Amino acid sequence: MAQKNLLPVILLGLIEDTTKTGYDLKKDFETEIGEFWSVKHSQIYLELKRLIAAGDITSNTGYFGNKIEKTYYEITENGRKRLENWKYSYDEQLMVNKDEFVLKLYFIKDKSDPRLRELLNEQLQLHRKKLAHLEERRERLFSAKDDIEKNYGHFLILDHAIRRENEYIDWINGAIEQIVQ
Amino acid sequence: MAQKNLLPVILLGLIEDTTKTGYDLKKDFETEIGEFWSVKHSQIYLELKRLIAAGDITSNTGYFGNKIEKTYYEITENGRKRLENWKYSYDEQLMVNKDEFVLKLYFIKDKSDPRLRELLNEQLQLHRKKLAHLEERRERLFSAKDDIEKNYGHFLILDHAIRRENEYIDWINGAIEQIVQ
DNA sequence: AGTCCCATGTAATCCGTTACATGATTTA
DNA sequence: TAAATCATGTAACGGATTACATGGGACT
Repeated sequence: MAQKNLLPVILLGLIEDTTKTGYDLKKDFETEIGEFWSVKHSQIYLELKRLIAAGDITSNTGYFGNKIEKTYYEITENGRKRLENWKYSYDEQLMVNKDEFVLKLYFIKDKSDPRLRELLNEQLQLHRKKLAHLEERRERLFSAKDDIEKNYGHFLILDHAIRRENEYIDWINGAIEQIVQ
Repeated sequence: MAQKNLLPVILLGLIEDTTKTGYDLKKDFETEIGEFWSVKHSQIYLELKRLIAAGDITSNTGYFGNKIEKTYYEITENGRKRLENWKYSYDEQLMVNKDEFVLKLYFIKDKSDPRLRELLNEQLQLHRKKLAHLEERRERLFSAKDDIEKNYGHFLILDHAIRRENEYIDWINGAIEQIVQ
């Protein structure tokens, strides 16, 4: 495999409890899980076909209530095994998380360049915006303790995303301060 | 372009001040910059050829002191322009940083499963190890204030990496505590 | 003598993005 | 009635990994 192919298990994880359409899966990547993984819909449909071929899911096409034709995908026993296998597998290597802005910073040696401050400010805005968005979601989804218990995994990754953004913001603020001097 | 191709500008950035061999560049990815980008040597050599074709670098093959044949790459004016152009370009979208472990967590719903604690502990060890490694490097490279001034960008990304690892560790510790209860 | 590092490449494969494509339904 | 969203795909291209390949130097 060219890149470590996680999409199949992610898709299996997303339909573990309820059958979903390809479009539903696409939506999942736009909200919750999108914080930690991204894909285009074109790839989702391709992967679903591969999962069928592998016997990890089954499909069911038809009209369900509304008038639009949909295809629902359901996990098989085979698929459950594959998912479970991945869930509790160890991988002793951390992934590199690629960050274009950090790279830019690394190559900008002239601290006094006014464009550097602009770049830092722009990035600060972006991360503040993201943080606000994440906090809004936490508020909406996990205001009650009960909700946290019910969806602990989801809560954890949201919490992590928020902490990460806070770290990023603190870091940039520190950099801006040091530059000003 | 299929994926946002940053490798060319990264390579240009790495040879901006000093000529380097493909192997030198490979080494750069194993140390400093490897925290925020990764590539295989096979891709480096391919990209260097493309950069030559584009007129962004020139190459110089021969024996330099030792008896091993090396090829040194040097940035051209064209390459400098391209690099400078990228450095101060804005991109108003943050990259998703993919994290396999976070995904796993998201899909593990049973908080009482002993394997979950094992996974968390394993991850904790990994990040502690990485943190120790990063701190050791900061100690080695930036113990004097002068060093920070001279390589501010490098210092910043190291600092960021360390903060990020600390965040990760705190987060996992929090999760473990909540699970124990 | 063998292992590790230096040093450079090619080939096959596949993941992931972009672009192309279509048609129905809902909402302003 | 126009725009946005729902819903599902195919095709082209290129970026990234893995595997294959070679040869010399340094160190134990």
